[in-house]
Amino acid sequence: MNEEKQLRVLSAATQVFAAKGYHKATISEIVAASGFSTGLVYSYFLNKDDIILSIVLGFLRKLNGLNQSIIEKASDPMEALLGVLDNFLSLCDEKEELPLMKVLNESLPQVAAIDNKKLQAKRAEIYTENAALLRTIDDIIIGGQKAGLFETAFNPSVMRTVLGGSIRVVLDGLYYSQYKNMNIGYDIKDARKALVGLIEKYVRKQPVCKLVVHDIIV
Amino acid sequence: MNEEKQLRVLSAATQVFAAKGYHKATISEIVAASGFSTGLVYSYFLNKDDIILSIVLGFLRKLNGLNQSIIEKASDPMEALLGVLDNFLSLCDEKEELPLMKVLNESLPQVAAIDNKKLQAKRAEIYTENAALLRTIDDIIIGGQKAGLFETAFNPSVMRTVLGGSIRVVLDGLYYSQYKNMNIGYDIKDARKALVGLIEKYVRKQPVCKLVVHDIIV
Amino acid sequence: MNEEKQLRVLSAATQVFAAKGYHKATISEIVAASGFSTGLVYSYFLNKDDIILSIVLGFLRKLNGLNQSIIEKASDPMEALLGVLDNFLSLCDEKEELPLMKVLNESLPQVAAIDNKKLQAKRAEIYTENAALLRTIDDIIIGGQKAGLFETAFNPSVMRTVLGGSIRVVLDGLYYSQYKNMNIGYDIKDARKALVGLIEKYVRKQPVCKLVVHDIIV
Amino acid sequence: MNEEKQLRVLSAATQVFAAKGYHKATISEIVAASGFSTGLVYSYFLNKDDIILSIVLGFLRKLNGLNQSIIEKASDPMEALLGVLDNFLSLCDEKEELPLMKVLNESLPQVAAIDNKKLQAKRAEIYTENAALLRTIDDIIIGGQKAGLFETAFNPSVMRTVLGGSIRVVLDGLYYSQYKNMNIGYDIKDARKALVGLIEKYVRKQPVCKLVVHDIIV
DNA sequence: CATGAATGAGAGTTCATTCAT
DNA sequence: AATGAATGAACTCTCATTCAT
Repeated sequence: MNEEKQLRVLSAATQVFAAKGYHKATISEIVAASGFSTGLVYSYFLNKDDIILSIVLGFLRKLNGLNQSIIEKASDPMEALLGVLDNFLSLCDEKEELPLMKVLNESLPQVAAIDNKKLQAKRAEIYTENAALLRTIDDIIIGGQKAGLFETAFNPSVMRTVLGGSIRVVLDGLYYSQYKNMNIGYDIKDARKALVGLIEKYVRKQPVCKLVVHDIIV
Repeated sequence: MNEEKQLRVLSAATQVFAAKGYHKATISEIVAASGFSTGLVYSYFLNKDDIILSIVLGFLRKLNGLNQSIIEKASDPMEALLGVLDNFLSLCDEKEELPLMKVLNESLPQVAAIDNKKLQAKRAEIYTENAALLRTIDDIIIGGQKAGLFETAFNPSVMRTVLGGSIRVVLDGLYYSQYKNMNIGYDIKDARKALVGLIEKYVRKQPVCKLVVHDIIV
Repeated sequence: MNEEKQLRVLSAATQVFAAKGYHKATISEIVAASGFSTGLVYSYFLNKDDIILSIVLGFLRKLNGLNQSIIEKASDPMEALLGVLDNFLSLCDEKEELPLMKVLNESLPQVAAIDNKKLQAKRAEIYTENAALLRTIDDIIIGGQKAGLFETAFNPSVMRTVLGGSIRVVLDGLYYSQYKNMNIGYDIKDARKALVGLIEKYVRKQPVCKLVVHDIIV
Repeated sequence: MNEEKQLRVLSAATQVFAAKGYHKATISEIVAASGFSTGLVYSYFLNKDDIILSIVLGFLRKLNGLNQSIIEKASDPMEALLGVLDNFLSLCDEKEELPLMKVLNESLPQVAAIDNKKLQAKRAEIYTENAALLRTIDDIIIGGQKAGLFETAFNPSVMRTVLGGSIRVVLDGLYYSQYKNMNIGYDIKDARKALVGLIEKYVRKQPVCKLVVHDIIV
């Protein structure tokens, strides 16, 4: 078991899965992209499902790891949430990881359908990591609401969905921009500004402004 | 060509695609769900790709049609944007259409990979409709910005992506809630409230409050 | 489900399995021998294991059916045993069935290794039929022993093994003679004579002769 | 070329082949069972076929060697035949050799299919040894017939087949009893008694008993 | 118009065999 | 001499698609 080669296979597979989608991607293509042989790929992974699970699991672990260290440093919910956002955005720095996000988006809904007994443990780990990722954001949001810093008018689950979903789709766009040469009308800087703005304006509780209008009249 | 039967096939296919994903869904399952025979399904559609393209195209046309009439009635950008949101949310009323949204989310990225010559025309129509859908929102946002009603600090493409993406992922959650009995932590009412809030707080330009508050103190 | 075609596949598979052995035989060869296509073969059978199980089960059922009717007619154990022998030997009349015997010999020991859940029921049926086949012979032998007609000096299980094994290996030789043009040194008539002799001399209790001979001398 | 190691590989392979059958047994399993490495196994044997040929050839040579010395000592055909039987039965004493018998039974019919040019010489040797084994028994039987000691009513080839086949299937049962914990209804003692009985009653010419009846009358 | 039996290309996977170390 | 990582040919099986009826 050569871990470096294993990672090379995962990296190649990520590119292929991102470009073609899980089901249209063939083992042959992954093998070709990795530069190894079919047999070697199968010596590292049980089957095609194992490959995608390994990619997803590795990515979720990395995200959770980054979030963990950010949250520990953060002094308040606002800072924590911006830190989580920057963890996601940092994925665009390394060329490798925008495809990872794309694969995650496509694959997570399909993880449930994997019923190979030997992969159940890995599948369960993914659920655990994914639940941890969501809970991280939920906890920050609920903490912010309790501290009177975050908007309390909205259901925190929807807020997390809106925030997480926005990040995902914006990064998805950047994938197409970087890897498919599509003109999406924005770049990484625009993206960051707008997502920080989302937190500032949508998640953060705004001061009451009606009084202001009154003052002006007076 | 019996259009009613064709629609019945598309409806059955939508359910199957939403439940299993495009590639795991088999023609047999669609045929069984439609109640027709394989041959009949193939007399209405060229192949499996044609079916998914037809679903996506029909759905985009429907959305664009709804948006068109809303926009014509709307007196200002704010009203127009809320109208578009409600068009999307109205999809949850008919049991049929939450799966449609799910299929759209999965399929749009894969439309590009369809290279059958006979389907290029349909594919092009999808691009046109999708572009129209995006432009509808873009136009409202840009109009709102020009009118001084909408936030101008953010790139309008990202704003549209954030808004559209939020709607999609929130509806995706509702699909899992309704069709897979998952506990997602919110219902359609929570969803609407939070998405209307997104428009009100994130898209709409807020009056400057900080200075004002300062003035009051003074 | 066209039963005639199913039987044609089984017949083709029997020839291929007999000629090459189960594992060296490929689905392609069976498909080619049957004159059908891969897909059709798989519409009749779950997989390669299902094919061999079906062959074995069908053959065991046929043997048991033949034995059943013989035993009911037989007036004594000797007649019953000769009837069972003739049932086996009748397999040589139809060209089809000598390969069946060959396949049975090779496959029975491997049935235990089939662990596909969907085939467990069929596997269990095979065990039942095989147990019935053995019990048929055991019952005749034990009946004959109790009636004082059969040799009691030997363990009836070994006697059945010797008898059944002799039939099998003799028929195996005839397979090679008929299908592989080998010179085995005997034909079906020699085989029958020797196997009937096996029953007469080995299974049947012989009158005590030694003493008698002694008497004569005296 | 370390002959001891070569034998260790053959011994391991025999166990694996007996337990799984030639085709289901993998080189990996044999390598693991031998305690050596893949490369070393391949330095001793050309390929998988070479291993099975070597096992079969070694076993046939051993049997022929044992038979040779027995026959030289035997004073009459009866004694010779019983000696050959005991050679086979002695295989049960060493734990090693019951599996050898099982492998021989499975493999001999498949030797013909081996077409690797480099193995033709070994294959030919197997044929020679097997022919010698059969001729040994044939010669004893024909000798016994000529000497008026053995039954002449039956074709000697069938007699040899019945005798050899009985020994093989009875030993096969003992393999399952010893290695697979199956209840076969007899043990080695029952087996020997019944097989000696087979020679005594089936192969040996019985004294004419009709006279006896006459004597009694007298 | 309607059927579904039949097709076969192409996918995932295994494992005997090789060869650089 | 000894290793085991690496190879890729060949297998089983699936399922979109066709077409005789």
